Amino acid sequence: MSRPTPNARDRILTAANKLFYSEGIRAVSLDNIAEKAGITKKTVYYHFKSKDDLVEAYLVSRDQPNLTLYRKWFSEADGGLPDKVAAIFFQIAVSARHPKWKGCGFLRTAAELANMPGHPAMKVGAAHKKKFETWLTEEFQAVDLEQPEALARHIVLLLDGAFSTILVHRDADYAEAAGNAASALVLGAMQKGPVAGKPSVKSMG
Amino acid sequence: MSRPTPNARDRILTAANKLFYSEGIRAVSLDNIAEKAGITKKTVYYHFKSKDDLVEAYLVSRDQPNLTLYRKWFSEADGGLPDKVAAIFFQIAVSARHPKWKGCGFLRTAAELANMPGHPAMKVGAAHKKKFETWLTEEFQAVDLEQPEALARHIVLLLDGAFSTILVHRDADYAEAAGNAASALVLGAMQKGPVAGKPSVKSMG
DNA sequence: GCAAGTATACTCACCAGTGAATATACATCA
DNA sequence: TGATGTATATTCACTGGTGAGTATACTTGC
Repeated sequence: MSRPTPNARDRILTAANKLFYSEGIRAVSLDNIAEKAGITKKTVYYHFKSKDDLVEAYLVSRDQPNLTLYRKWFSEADGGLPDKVAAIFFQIAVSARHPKWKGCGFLRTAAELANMPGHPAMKVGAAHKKKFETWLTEEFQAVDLEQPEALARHIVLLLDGAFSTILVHRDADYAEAAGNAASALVLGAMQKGPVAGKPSVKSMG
Repeated sequence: MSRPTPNARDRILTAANKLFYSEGIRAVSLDNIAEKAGITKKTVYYHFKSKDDLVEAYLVSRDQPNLTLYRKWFSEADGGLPDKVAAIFFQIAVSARHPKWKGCGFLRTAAELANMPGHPAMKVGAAHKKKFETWLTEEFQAVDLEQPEALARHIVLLLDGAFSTILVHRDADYAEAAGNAASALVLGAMQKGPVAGKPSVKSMG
């Protein structure tokens, strides 16, 4: 009911996405965003009640697209479970080699707003990361791995570690190292805990 | 020769440390720092040529202390190599439960300054992380593990992943999960690649 | 005419950095 | 020994600019 407005709100969000991601939260003003969106700051305040509100909307807008991408990389990868997990890391390496890549927007926002734990954007970020972890857990449960939660958590740690170290060193090779570690951990879990009957293949693209 | 000045410079650096770490880089002004140090902003500019310069000095001042701490945690831990590596993670979990803990200052600064890859502080951060990785590599080489560089990199990824995820979720348990993953990887490397004669123990407290 | 949406023009606070002056310490020379 | 010079260290008061957020008025479709 009553689309809030077709055009301006989307343009604001698009501009916010680009600027917040590429420059950071506090480095970007609403004047910058309004200018990039081709409208006035007052219009931004018509659609979003504050900058914090817009920051939250920025992360909300990235939540599903990012998760969808991870799932796609996983499900379209060839090979067994370790390869599918590794595929996520290898695709991140590919992304990270683009010059405009600046790490994970959720992680960077969390780092920048670390002094405001109650900030709405922090909650969105935590929920996003939790969804990813839960999805991985379910994938591991689906093939009857032992301790799927622990394994999923290890993968998550490697993934966020990859985001961070790539950003620090500007070296996408860290993602491949993380992918290797991840597939080793998955393989280890499969050797002791999995269906144990079937060799490895279960899901295929 | 000619100590630059005993008191003021140190007070500035101490104030910068606390404020930059707890609030973030762009969230803190030189007015804030000057006030906390009990001096005038102009005095800050006498000792540091710009805010960027002070940010760099902030990270430089954390470099050795942090590395020393990691080495201490490692060397003072009981048990074999996997336990010593895990000890670093467990100590981070302890630190992270302090209310003032706000993640890794190097990582958070890198995240905030991701749009300025040439910033001097970014170089300091990258060098710091590289030193840690190199040290770990040397520890693994010292006990003749195979592929010590790859293993060290995996540990680094887990460590920085722990810093990031703990900050996002405000849950220090992630450090323990990372420690478990790390010791599993070390153990795996020891089983296939180490001295291979001796069972496992080589370094002991 | 009215309500949603947009714009102009503004407030007030803050920020990085500076100009000019001052205080302190230690030289050097008469 | 005292006068003068010079580098170090510090302050007060300021500038030009930007930031978040707002008061008010215009526009346009229903």
